[in-house]
Amino acid sequence: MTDTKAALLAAAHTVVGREGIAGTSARVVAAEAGVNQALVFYHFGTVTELVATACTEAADASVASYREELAAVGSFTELLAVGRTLHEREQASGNLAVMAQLMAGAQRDPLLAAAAQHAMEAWNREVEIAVRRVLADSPLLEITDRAGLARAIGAGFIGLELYEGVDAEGAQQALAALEQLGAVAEILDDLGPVARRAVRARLRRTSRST
Amino acid sequence: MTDTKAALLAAAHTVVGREGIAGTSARVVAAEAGVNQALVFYHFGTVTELVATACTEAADASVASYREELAAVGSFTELLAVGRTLHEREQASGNLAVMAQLMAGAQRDPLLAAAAQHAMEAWNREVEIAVRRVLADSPLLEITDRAGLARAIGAGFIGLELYEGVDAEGAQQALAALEQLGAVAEILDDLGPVARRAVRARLRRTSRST
DNA sequence: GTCTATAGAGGGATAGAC
DNA sequence: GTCTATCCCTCTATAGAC
Repeated sequence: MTDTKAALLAAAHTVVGREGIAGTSARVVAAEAGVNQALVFYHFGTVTELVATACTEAADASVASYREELAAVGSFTELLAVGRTLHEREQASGNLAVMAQLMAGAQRDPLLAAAAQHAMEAWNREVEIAVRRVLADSPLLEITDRAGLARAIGAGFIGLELYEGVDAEGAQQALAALEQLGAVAEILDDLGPVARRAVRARLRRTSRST
Repeated sequence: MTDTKAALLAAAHTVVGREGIAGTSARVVAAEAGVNQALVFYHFGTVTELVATACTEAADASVASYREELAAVGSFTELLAVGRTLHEREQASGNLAVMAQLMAGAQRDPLLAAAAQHAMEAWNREVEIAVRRVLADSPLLEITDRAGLARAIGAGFIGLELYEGVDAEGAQQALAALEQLGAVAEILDDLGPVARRAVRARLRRTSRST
């Protein structure tokens, strides 16, 4: 990969995160990269193609950097801890803002939609592995769809990131509330045998009736 | 309010939902409304002002239409039921897509940010009332921040809507998984006295240690 | 591979007639 | 209040020199 190509990819990521998908143009990205505007089209054909490539590569790299950490998660408390540091680091790096903007743009651009789906799938795969391990000994295992839960977690992060840009304090409140709820699941697993049996029986009954 | 103003507001809402915030221009909105492009600026000054007004009014009207239904919610099961019909109707009407696009645009436009914050606050107020009633007799009451939970629910809807545009099947899976989890809370409230005491004691211990 | 220059389209916004 | 006409800007994309 040439220096210019790499510079454009990095700049595209920066600009999408900072200016939003609506503010991302060939001129702005090229200026950010310190290269000529025409090189966007020489190397990537279209602006959309550049943005899609940049987002895909960034997401893949980011997911890979969390693979081991997520796979090693063994309890709800650990999952919540990893989730919080993951959220903080992804937010600080701008990856979360980029993902949110990518998904907003994906609503009417098929190429961005494909990139967004790829990125979400990459995250979902790793999160699902962690969720599977965490639920292995939980009474929740029988009624919970792990794939669905992993997707809900991913989508929730996106929503929180957008909310963060609108009301930072409210978003922190929301995150804290979710962590409290996550702790409840941990508690279910740590109950004594009697209470645990009661919960389990109740869960079984309810899931049949649904 | 003149016919033209109303037509422009309705058209702005439609266009933002259909074309996204990046595809919303004075010309497109005016064409959708069947009026002259210059009238956007005569009536609203700027395109952004028109979009912000349209989103604010739509959100206020929508929240108002759910006020009674949400306030009457008495159990988790009821809250989940209202949540599902609310989600379906808001999605069908395009309000959810508009909110998601508004929040994406809000990341770099202060006027849109103000509109988005207003809309989210309006929803949060009503959702929080419902959450408060639902948690009134729950062991979760002591450790749960109701305002934070309401905000998490709102942000979650936004994330799910964006995810829906990228992977409709995955979004449905996520929604179903969340409903399963919601049912767990309901179960906690319906446990027998022994189990309930065990859960309550455990919750109290954990919340102190956090 | 990189540059300049530019075509061609669309967009925000205003002036001025009606 | 509404219309036409227009200015000026930014945008994508390409042609062609180097």
